[in-house]
Amino acid sequence: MAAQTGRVRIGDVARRAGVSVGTVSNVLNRPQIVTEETRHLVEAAIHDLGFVPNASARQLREGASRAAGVLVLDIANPFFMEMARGIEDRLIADGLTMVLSSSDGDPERERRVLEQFAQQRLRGVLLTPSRRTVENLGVLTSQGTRVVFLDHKPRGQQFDAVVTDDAAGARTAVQHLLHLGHHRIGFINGPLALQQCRERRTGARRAIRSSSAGATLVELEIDELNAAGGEAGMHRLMDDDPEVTAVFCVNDLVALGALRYAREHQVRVPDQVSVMGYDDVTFAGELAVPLSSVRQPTYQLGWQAADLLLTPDTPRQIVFQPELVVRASTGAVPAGRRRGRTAG
Amino acid sequence: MAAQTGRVRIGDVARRAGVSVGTVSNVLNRPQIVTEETRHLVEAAIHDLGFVPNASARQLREGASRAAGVLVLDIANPFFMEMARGIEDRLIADGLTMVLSSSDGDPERERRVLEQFAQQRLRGVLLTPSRRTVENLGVLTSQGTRVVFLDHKPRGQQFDAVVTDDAAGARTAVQHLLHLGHHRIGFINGPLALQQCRERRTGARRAIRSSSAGATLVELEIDELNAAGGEAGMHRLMDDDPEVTAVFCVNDLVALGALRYAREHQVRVPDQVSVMGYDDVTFAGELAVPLSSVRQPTYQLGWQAADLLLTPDTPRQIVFQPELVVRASTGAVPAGRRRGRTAG
DNA sequence: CATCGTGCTTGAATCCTTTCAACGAGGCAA
DNA sequence: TTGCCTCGTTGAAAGGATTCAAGCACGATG
Repeated sequence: MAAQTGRVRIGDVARRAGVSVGTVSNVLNRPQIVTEETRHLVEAAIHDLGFVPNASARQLREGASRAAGVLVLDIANPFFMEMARGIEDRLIADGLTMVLSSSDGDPERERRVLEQFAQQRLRGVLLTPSRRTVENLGVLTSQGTRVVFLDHKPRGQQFDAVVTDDAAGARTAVQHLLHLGHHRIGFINGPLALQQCRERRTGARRAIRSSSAGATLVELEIDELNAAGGEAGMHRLMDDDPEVTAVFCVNDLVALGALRYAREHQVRVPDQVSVMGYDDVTFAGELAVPLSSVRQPTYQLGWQAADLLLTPDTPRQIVFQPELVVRASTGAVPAGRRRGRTAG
Repeated sequence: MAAQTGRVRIGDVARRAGVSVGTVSNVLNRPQIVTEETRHLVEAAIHDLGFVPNASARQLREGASRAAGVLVLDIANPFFMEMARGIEDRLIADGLTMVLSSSDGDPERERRVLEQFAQQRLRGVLLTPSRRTVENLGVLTSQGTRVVFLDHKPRGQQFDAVVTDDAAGARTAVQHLLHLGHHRIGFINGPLALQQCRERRTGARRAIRSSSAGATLVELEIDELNAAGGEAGMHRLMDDDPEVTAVFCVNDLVALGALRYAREHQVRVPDQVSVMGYDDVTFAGELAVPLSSVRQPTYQLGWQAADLLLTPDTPRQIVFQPELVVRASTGAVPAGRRRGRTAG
C-alpha cells in the first residue's frame, strides 16, 4: 500500500485500474459478476491506493445501514453483556455490525440513544425497555426500523419480543424461600420504572398470596441496580424490620451488595438471614456465600432476539423459562424464629 | 406528530414551513442565527411531519461521523466496561456517540472491526491492543483517524496512549508474594499475543530477578482470559509443579477460575496456596476467599483516554500507577514448605 | 430621497457510492 | 456474412443534508 494520505475515492481506483466506477463497485459488492482478470486489476488498485469505502455514502444510497442497535439497561452488568455476545454472534453471521449503548434506566438518556439509532437508519433495534420506552419508540417506528424487545416486553402490547418469564422466575424464587419455612420475606427491588422490577414484584407477590400459611413480603425500592444499592437496601431492611428471615434481591449485583452488608455487620448467611439473587451471573457460585439465584438462558436470549430481527416471518414472541439454582445462601429458618415456636 | 410513515426529507420540512432547505438546516445546526419566529415555524413542521435527519447524508457531507469507536479485548469483563463508562461519559460531553466492539483478542476479528471503523470515518478510535494491532492500524491512519491506545501501548512506538504501568503492577504483586516468604511462584498468564500479558510477565520476572534469595517463577500460558481458562491453568499448575506455594493470575477472572479449582479440589487458600489477581473488579472483595489484587483507576483511565482524543494538544501519553490491594487470598508460606526447613 | 449596513434567508454545488438501462464485443447458428 | 445471444462493462442519475456566496429587506444615516 502506497503512503497515501489524502482522501481516495472510488473514482481514483477506477482511473488507476483503467475501468469505470461501476466496475469497481461491482468488485466490491458482487465480485462474482466481474471477470477474474478485471477483478485482480481493481483489487490491485484498491490495495495500491489504500482505498477504504465510505460507509456514509453507501448507506445514503442503500437507504439503510449494515448495523443493528442494541440498547441495554446497564453496560457494566455481566448479564447484559452475555446477552450482547449472543446478539453479536447472530448478527455477524449476516454480515451486520452491532452498535451497543446503555440507557442506565434513564428514560431521557434512552430517548437520546433511540434518536441516534433512528438517525442512523439502522437495520433494526434490540432493547431492554424502561417504563417510558413505548413513548420513545416513535422516532424508530416512524422510520420503519424494526424493533425487538429483549428480556422484557411492555405489558399488553403486540411487539416482537424474546423474553424470560420473569414473574414465574420471581415466583419460583420466593416459593423456594417459603418452602424453607420463611414467612417474613424482604424484597429489595429496583426502580419500578423498570419493567423487570415490576414483573418480578408481580411474581413475588403471587407466591406470597398463594402460600397456604399467611406470609408477608416486605417490599423496598432502591435507586440503583448495583452492589451499592443492594448494600443500602439491606441496611434499611435490617434496621426497619428485624423480623425478616429471608431476602429476595431483584438481581445478583444487588444481592452482592446485600451479602456485603451482611458480612460487614456480622449477619450470618444463611444462618440468620437467607439471601436469594436473580440472573445467576458468572461469579454467583464463587462468592463467600455461594448465591442461590434464578438462571436465564442469557446467551440464547440474545441470539434468538437477533434471529427474530433478521427473519421477520418467524413467530412473534418467544418466551424462555427461568430455572432455580439453589446454593448455600438460602437455608432453613433460624430456630428461634420458627413459626409458632417463638418464645414458648 | 402526524402518522407519517414514508420517508420525510429536509425538503419536505422546508416546504411545509414555507422556508428554504438551508434555513431548516440552520435550525438544526445553528439555531442561534435563525429568527425566533422562523425557528418556531420550522420546529413545528419537523414535529408535524415526524422528520428525523439522515445521519448518513450528514456524515457524507461533513466528512466525519459524530462518533468515536472503542475496541476492547473482552466485552464481558467488568473491567473493560467500567472503562467504557468513563469513555462514554467524556464523549457525551462533546455530543459524541460511542461505538463499542470487542476483539476477543483475535487479531483477525480486530482487523475486521478496525476496517469497519475506518469505513465509518469515525472521529477517533480508542483501543486496547493485541500483538498485531499495529499492522491492523493502517486502514485507520490512512483515513486520518486519530487513535488512542487504552490500558497498554505498543512497545517503543510514539502513539497517543493512556496506560497503567502494568510492569510495575505485576512487579508489586509478585513482590508482595515474595515478602510473604514464597519462593516458588506460579504465574498463570494469558496469550502472549496480548500486550498486557507480556507487560505483566516482564514485571513479574523483574520482581523475581531482583529478589535477594533466588526465587522461581513457574510460567504457564492459557488460551482464554476467563474463569474457565483460570480453572484449567490452575489444574495444570497443581499437577505439574506441586512445590508451588503461590499463584499470580494475570487478571481477576482468571483468578476466579483458579479459586474455583482450589475449592473443588480441597486446596485451601491461602493456607496451602496463595492466589493473587489483577484489576480488582467489583466482586474481588466478595469472593469465598476475598481476592488480593492490583487496582487500576479504571473509570479515570477511560475518561482520560477520551479526553486525550478530544483535545489533541494535551500531553501525548498518560501513565497511571496501579495500587496493591491485599485481602485474604494471600498469606504466609505453609509451615512445611518454608525455605531451609523442608524435611529436617 | 439616496445610500449604506446589518442580518437573515436562499439555493445550487458538493460529499461518495450504488444501481441499472444501455452499450459493445465476441461467439455461435443460420 | 448477417443476425442473435450472452455476458461484462459503462456512466449518468439518485440518495439527503450541509455550506457559503449571493440576494434581499428593512432600518438608519447623510
